[in-house]
Amino acid sequence: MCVSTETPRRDFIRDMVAADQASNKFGRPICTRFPPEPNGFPHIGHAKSICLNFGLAREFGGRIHLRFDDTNPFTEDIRFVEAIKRDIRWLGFEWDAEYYASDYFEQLYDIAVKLVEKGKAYVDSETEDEVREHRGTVTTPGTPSTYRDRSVVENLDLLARMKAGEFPDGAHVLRAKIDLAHHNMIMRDPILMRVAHATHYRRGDTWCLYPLYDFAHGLSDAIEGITHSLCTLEFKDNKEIYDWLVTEAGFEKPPEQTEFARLVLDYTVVSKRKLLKLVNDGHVSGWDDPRLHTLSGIRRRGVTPEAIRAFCDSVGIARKPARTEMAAYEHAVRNDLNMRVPRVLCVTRPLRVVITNYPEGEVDELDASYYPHDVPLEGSRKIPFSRELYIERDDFMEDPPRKFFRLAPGREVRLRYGYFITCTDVVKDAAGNVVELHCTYDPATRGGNAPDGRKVQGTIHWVSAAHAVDCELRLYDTLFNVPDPDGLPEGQDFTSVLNPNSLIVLKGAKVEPGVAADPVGTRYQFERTGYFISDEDSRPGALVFNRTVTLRDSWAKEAAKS
RNA sequence: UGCCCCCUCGUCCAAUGGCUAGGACCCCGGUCUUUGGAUCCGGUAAUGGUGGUUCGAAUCCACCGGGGGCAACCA
Repeated sequence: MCVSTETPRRDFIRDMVAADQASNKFGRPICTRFPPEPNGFPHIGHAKSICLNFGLAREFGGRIHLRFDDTNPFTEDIRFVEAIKRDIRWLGFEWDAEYYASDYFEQLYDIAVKLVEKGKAYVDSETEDEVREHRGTVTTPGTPSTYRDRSVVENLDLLARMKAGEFPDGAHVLRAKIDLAHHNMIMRDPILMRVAHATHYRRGDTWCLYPLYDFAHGLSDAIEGITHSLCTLEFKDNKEIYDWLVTEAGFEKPPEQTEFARLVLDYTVVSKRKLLKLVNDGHVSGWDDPRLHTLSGIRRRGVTPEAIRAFCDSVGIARKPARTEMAAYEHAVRNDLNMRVPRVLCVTRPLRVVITNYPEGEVDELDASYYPHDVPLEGSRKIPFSRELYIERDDFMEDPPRKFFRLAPGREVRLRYGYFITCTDVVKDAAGNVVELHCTYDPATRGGNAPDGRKVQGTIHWVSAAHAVDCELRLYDTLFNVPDPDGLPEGQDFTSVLNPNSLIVLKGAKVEPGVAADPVGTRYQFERTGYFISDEDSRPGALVFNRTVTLRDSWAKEAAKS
């Protein structure tokens, strides 16, 4: 359906991979990996990494591994691995192999033994606080633990008993023996393994010696034969321990870690802690709330995977930490939807119109194309026209400003796919509110053209009152009212900048009857209003639509000027 | 405060010591239009600063300034 060729733009990583392939640096096809920890739902930031890693493998004829970095039994859950797999597939990618760091625990243990034997690692029995204290600070060197010079035999014995479960959590840890005065804090004898008597979602209670990130990550890459290990900027300092470990473990042609800037989208938060708070405190309806930029939220909002891929590509890959404007995201969404979804008519805030010269009880079936002339898709339907209609309240003004092209007393406009109508009377209630319009129609303009060649300035959307279906519209806006909810001044909570209008529910909207038969998840453009998707909350006779994104609205800009 | 990374239009990304610093988004005009949509045409707008190397610097070097990361038995 989407006709884009999807040729990603070049970037420094693609250049590097191309060069490595040309020089046959690894002696085999390239291999990348996507290594999520299954402790939360994937979000737009993950999408960038997924597009990069899976895209690279696809473009260079290599392999891509999905590896769950499940080394922390306290936070991980099978439901997250399922969500991650589902969302990767939704994005349009498939992995060549599926791995779990938790399957490498034995191999990692063997490497640990090897390091101990080489005098490159030792068991430390200091408390957590002591370890931290003895690490020093960024300006002062650390001091060696009193256990640092334990014999190899003792270390081996302790390590085996750690694995055997003889010690409680925290009694001992395995540390690399490097340099307590190292200028890179990460290299100050980093902790490699810890004891944790917790139930791991895959290994149950059968294992209690858990590798930490630095120990598990690079070695897992090396075990799998990854060639290019891509991660975000904050792991820059970890590269040194990564290289140290794969070298000490003796891997030939070890993977090369390269860092790139993570995606930061204005007006959004994606940290697990913040997402959790939004969900738990009821600021959003769940992990798939359409205001969230989790992939499940994005999906429910109506955005397509093609749009997300195009967006990620448009953002590019670079080393510069950067923020991306919401406008760039919305552009990608509209650009994709424009070319693929049918147009239908929906009146969001109805105003009743009586066509006084149209016979009562009569119904006219008008032809209406699903697509505009410049979208290369075919299809049309009949829409009913009758004496009583609804139009958009905003499409009528009793005393219109300059450049207002819509309906006003005495003015003539075109009803989309229908007739020209002229407003002859304005009916008000006791309070002076406009409650109904009386108009006349010109039978000669059926279909939207006047045989006498006269033009009208405006075309407005409408539905037949007797035929329209009631529906609920959920109009979404940004969840926050500041671009950088993560960058608030000290002490200000991010929930203080929540946008109170991020969700507006319109109950009495009127949509053309044909859509009632469409399945949940059908996308439309409601003409002149925006792109919508029917939500899973829809029930027969109680349709619900989520607004994916508004249309660009140059009238709103014009109106805002005055 | 030590180490590391980064700094090009408002935003995102290019320019790999050599042509007028290019593209996209946004914005502003205009064209076209049965969506104030889309399309098409045009426009505004940038190399953080100072020195240096060089025939030639956004690119290399130095210093200054600014932004970010690192002191979890998280990843």
